Amino acid sequence: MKKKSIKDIAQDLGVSKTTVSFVLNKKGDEKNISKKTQKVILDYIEEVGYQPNQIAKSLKNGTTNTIGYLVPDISNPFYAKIGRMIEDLLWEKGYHLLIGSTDEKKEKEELLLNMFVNRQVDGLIIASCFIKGDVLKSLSRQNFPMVFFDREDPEFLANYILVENKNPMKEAIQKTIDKGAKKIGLLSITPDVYSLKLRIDGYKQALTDNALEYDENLLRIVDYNHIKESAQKELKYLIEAGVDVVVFTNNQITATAIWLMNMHYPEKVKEITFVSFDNLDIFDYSMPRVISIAQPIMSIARQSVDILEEVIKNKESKNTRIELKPKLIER
Amino acid sequence: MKKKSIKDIAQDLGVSKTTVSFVLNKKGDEKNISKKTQKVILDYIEEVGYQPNQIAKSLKNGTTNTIGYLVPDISNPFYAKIGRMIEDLLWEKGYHLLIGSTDEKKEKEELLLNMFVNRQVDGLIIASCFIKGDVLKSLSRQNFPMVFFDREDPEFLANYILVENKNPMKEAIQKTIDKGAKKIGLLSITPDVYSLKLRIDGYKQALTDNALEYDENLLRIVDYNHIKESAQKELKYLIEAGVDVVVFTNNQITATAIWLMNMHYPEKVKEITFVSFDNLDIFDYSMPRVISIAQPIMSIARQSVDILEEVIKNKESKNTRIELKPKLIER
DNA sequence: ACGATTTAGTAAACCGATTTAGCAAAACCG
DNA sequence: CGGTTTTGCTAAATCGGTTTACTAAATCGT
Repeated sequence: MKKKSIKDIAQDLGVSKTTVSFVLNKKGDEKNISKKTQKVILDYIEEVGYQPNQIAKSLKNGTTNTIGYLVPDISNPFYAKIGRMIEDLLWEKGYHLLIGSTDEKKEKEELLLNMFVNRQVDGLIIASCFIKGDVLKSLSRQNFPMVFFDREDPEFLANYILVENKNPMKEAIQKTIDKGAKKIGLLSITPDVYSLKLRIDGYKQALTDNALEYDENLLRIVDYNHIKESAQKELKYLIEAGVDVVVFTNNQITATAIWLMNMHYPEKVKEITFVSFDNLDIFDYSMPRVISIAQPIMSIARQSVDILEEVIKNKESKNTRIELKPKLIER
Repeated sequence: MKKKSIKDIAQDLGVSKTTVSFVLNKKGDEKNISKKTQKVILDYIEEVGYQPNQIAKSLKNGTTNTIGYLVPDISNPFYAKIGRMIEDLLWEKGYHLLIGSTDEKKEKEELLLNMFVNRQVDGLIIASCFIKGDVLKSLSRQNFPMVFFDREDPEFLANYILVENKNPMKEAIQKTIDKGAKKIGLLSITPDVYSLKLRIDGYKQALTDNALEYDENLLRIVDYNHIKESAQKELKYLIEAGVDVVVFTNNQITATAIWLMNMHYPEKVKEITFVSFDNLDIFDYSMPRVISIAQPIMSIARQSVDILEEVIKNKESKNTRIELKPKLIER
């Protein structure tokens, strides 16, 4: 017994497709379908367990009630948690989430974007590694509903939900300097991403504000494709250089470094302080001590959904830029 | 300049939709379209940046190249990581992932399942909280391509990718008993899930094997809807009861308990040992010491995808049941 | 009782692709 | 040169819904 379509139902009951469609969409009264016919149809629907084909609906309506969520890695807790909140917020509005992880690769990002667009998603929520790519440019020109979060390209006008980067990073580092830090290193993944660059700027600013020498050898870049090995090498460099504070530009790299410290330098975990952009629960008790900058995950999700909903409704793009304040967690 | 359809292209070039469609699908030669016409069409396609409407394709073909991934919580690292691997594996085969989090709620699970089916997903990968529900039963009757992982219902025949539960749990606990553990408590979320029940059985078995008394007061159930508060209460109970080992049935509850121990009982973290089904990186260095049972995440993802692909291809369901071996990590 | 309105419903076009069946012109064959 | 085959292309049906335009019968108003 294969699945029934509206046509089958109409035939079985000896009415027209139109009538069935009206009743299914609760337009029975409005369209003058008699109560009796309505009941017959509804009962039969119930009996055979009819389920509408959303694909057909989407084709006709031109809307899929699906949103694309494009991030570097959906299994990174930051993106996973925001994704989960977005899922819940959209669920209430009848939307669902199609996901894609870019691995910070431009090529994959563009393939995924095209895939999303081909599937007629109604909108996109994106943490892009390469905002100025052709596909995004072209979508932007067409006023395709999009909201960018976590990362921006200042030369690309769009809807952004961001978190202040430079100052909070500077202030977090200042706390360690106030407590006597003298030699401060930094570990980051690719600084090509503008938001990460701003965080690094905050680091530099903190140093110069305090008349500490900025030694570019203490700014180490980790290879995203081999995080563990690369971080191990760079962390070793910093420790041997005698730093008392290490700064990280995102949670993933901090978590890796905490693990590395405990595995390879357990005797040093008490002497060194970490500063992390992004927060994780484990920072509450892990060693080394971590001063972290917690991003307002819930707000990011909520604002992204709100703005996206707005641009989907009013086809005009407004290029809203919202900058949220992160929270400094000392410890 | 709105998006062009095949019809527009055909009109613009003065050929038929059929011809355009053939060329787009690389059937030009086979269908005797002259090289010249093919080139004209391909060039024009390129020029206007034509993108096919997947929704229309799907409606006609009856296949969406989309798989539904249904889990209790996509932001739980276990499901997030498996999801990510599945995403990558499916990506190579041209499939994409639609996600849904059930929050262990039967009602939400069934709404999501219907949503997935309505959207005509080609298959489902599911960690279900309620396998015997009506929707799954009905899908199973229709031979809908599905693979279940992480959780099973022994009375429900289906494709399962599982991990052995009882014995590994028993053996992990045995290690602590060998080292002198006397009073062993357990913390779990809902034991209605059969796999969790098996883990709990392993716990009971370990006790009886060693002639330790099984005290059901030491088996504490945490409310999934208020994990932190509830875990705090139950953990407190166990600690005050004087346990020297606490066993957990999944990573989420272990992570919560580690945090609670460090926050509320820092003086006890050295005296107590944790046993956790599921592993997390932090267990490598966190206190209390954790003996964990690491699930073979990569294999789970790979097998799920392989089996699903198979059942999608051969519409017959085979009800394969694969049980993988987890790995004990002592520390 | 007769025209106007309301009730109850339907046929057909449409969304954007794929695919079957078929047609006209050109090329081939003996 | 007449018949067959090949080449090059197209009209129309289809997937499963929604929606517009329309009709026939019943009811209403006077």
